[in-house]
Amino acid sequence: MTTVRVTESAAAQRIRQAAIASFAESGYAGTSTRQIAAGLGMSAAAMYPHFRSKEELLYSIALEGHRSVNEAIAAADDASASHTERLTAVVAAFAGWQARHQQLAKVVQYEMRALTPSHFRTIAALRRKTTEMIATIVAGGVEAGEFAADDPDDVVLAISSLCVDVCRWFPTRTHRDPATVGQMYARMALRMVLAT
Amino acid sequence: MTTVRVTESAAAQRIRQAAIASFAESGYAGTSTRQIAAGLGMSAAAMYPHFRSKEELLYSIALEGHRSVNEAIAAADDASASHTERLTAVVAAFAGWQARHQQLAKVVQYEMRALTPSHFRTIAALRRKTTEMIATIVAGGVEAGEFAADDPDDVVLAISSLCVDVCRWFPTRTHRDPATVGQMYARMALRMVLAT
DNA sequence: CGTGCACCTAAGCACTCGCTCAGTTATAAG
DNA sequence: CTTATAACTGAGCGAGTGCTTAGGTGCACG
Repeated sequence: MTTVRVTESAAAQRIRQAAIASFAESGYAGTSTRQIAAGLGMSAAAMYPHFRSKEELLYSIALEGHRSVNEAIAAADDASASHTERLTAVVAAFAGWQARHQQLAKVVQYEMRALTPSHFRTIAALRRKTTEMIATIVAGGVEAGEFAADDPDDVVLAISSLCVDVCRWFPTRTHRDPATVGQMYARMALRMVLAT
Repeated sequence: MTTVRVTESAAAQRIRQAAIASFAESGYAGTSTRQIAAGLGMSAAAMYPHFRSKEELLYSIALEGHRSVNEAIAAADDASASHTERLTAVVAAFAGWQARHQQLAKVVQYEMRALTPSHFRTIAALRRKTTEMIATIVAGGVEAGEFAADDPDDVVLAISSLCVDVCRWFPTRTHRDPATVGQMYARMALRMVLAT
């Protein structure tokens, strides 16, 4: 099993940042270790003191990304607020994160198939938590009569799907601000949950 | 010599079908020509009489996919119907297609970066037409007062994004029928366009 | 100063990549 | 039969892959 170092060296973070940019642009399989290193003016062998393999580099990116998005959502959620306010805040945080960290999000959404089965399972568990946070709020709102949707599971799927897909198209000429995208998506989520 | 070939050879279609499956599972860069051939019991060299390169094979898949989805949408659209009915039919067709052709859709949505710039431009033009069909219906519905949304561009983006993302998660345990997914997405589209 | 150490590079290994090519096989027409 | 044509194979080329290794370099600390 892998032991996670408490403090990561600055070099490791630079390598990971360069890998995120390359993986987002060309995909994991389409990026060579030499390409990542070239972007940093280093030799390809320079990453191996910091990451045991290319796959572990991807896994490290996946862990950071999923932890980051879950933290962003948890931080935006105020359990004492109304369900409408909670859904608004959480969806805005989720969609906003996908826009703000577009490259990281792309890697996290589209490159996970390159992980080992063991690593993939760990990541899949983290991802399930994200959807569950939205599902909890929607279910609570429906139960309280604050939301009208008679298909809460479908709405949760649609909202999650919408937010995740932001990283695919962001930015466009008319949508360049992550916070604005977040608000727009919160609006869409409310419409889906308030209508029948 | 007197017979003009109107259809592609059966071998070419078999190769393309195997490539779609492989590209969908492992990505374009993550799939070798030898893997594609192995799935057909052929040698890797067997594809070159039919496709000039691996990239042309991808381009052929992209052309077929985009033509197919545009045809499916156009066939579902009845210009004499109400805007509500048109949006319902078109969104159901779009989302349904993504589910029904999940592997092809995945390739078409996520592997286009591997195309040459020239091929990519051709494909991008086809894709724009898809969004425009939805945009036309939404704009018409708003103008006619049939839809209430005061942010039609945002709604069109959200609806397109929703439909495209179907190929990423489909199928799930609870959503296995493409037609049902289409209906569910049509419902979501209507909610987004009817509320303010 | 010298020692240890973290970090790095150049070289290279074993392997796979997309693709080519000479030659074989199957089919159909003359 | 011969001939033409297309599809296909096995071998293999040059380039690139992830990764290893031996050795060098600069820096903190005694």
